[in-house]
Amino acid sequence: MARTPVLNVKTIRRLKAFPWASDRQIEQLLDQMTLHHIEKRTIVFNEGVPSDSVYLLISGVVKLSLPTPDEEHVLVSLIAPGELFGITSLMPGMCRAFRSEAFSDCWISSVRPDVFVTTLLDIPFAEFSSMMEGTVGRWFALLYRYTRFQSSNLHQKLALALLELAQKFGVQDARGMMLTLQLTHEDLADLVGASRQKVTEHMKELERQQFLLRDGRKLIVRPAGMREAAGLASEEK
Amino acid sequence: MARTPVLNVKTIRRLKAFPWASDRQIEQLLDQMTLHHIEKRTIVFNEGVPSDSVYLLISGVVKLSLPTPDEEHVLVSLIAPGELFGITSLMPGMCRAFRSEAFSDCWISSVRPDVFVTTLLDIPFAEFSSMMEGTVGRWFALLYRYTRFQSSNLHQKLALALLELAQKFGVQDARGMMLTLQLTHEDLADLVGASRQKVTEHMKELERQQFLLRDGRKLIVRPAGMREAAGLASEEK
DNA sequence: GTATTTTTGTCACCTAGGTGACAAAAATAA
DNA sequence: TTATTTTTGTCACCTAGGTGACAAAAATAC
Repeated sequence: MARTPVLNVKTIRRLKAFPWASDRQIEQLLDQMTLHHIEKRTIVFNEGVPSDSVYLLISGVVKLSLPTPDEEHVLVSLIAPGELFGITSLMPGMCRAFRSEAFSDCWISSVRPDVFVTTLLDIPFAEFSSMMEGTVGRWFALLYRYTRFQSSNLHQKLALALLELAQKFGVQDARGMMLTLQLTHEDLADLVGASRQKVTEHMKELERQQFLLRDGRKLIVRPAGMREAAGLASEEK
Repeated sequence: MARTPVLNVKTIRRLKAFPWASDRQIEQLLDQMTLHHIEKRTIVFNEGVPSDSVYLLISGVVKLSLPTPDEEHVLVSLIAPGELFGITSLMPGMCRAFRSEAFSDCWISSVRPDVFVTTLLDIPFAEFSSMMEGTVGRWFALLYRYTRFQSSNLHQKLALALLELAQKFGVQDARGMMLTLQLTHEDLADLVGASRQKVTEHMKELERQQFLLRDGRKLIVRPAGMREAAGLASEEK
């Protein structure tokens, strides 16, 4: 069972890994990849650490998850053989967003992201990764938000959403970040997937807690307090 | 207010749009982009249609949403000036996953994806888009799943998760797709963000409905029925 | 200005799903 | 084999949040 798998163009094709790549490119790439046997339950990488490799799952199942403060964790996705993972390494300076661990015994092949890109694409890594960041970086952030949502209650979701809005649409103000956006409670409800009435209640509550102020029609978010309400404590971004 | 904005390198820099691009590249790109004024509530593109443009929001707010069968809709994200959107067009043959509409009056600049890529990156569009699909395509699918989850109940989430698992880890069987994966109800519960007990209940229910069969320890998913249970009816993928 | 529509605030009530507890059944270890 | 651990099944009960209804307040139209 733990017999080292043979990696050649044929096996890569069978895995449907890089269907667009030429045989030559795959051969070149294989030369630069290193194969690892990972035992069930072993962590491949932890969330928050710098991303320095891209991985290709050869056999087994890898689990991607997001640990939450209170010892819980959200299972984000299960990865099947032939899938590439650890792609935060394709964006400049980005740390791993999720934890990945072997869900069963696995064979995994890894490669440095710059080697991966230059082998398959004939442009400098920096160019590709900036482009990636500029185009899909935000989508990735969105995915991250959704996974976080999974383990939050309405109050936290609302706080999280307001923080994001403040970041995107806020202007600095003596009292905090003022939203340059006219949002009804209905809009907010859609955004967090809740009912309008409950949003109204929780908005009141956030105001009572002084995490949210109002200047006429404008909302002012106090990032520090709002973080607390979102259950982020002293995290970044 | 509806005065046509001036688009030059300076304004692009102010919007922090393509921070990595050179002035020359930006100039070239601007030459090929067309500016549109979009009135509040107007749809920029609908979900499901072929993706033939990338958009840059110049001013205003754009809303991304996912309409659900029962006249509801999930608000996926609000887009701020300087953000690029409509990036499904950067992946080959992909249709728009979400609907986008002007949340306020907007100025939007659009460009053909191939022009966008070749101007900024000096490689053929096809190469870049295959690479994108191979690396971030699945992450995009994941985002799509999470947004769908938002408007589903546990029964539907479970069905959706089982369908995805069948697709990733299933092998064809006379009776349906047999999962080559040993999952406990606990794992499933993590995957859909629910409690183990309720997952047990709903699994029973799916078996009763004959959408899910069991051959000893192995699960067999019947895609047609499972689709129905997931509330997908006759949709693709 | 007044009339009309949209948005907010606040009820009381209801339901999906969380929680704890425990027994039966299966899997695994010894 | 028997002992032990993991997984499943099924309770009864509880809570977060959905729903409908309606009035006050704001915004907008006329």
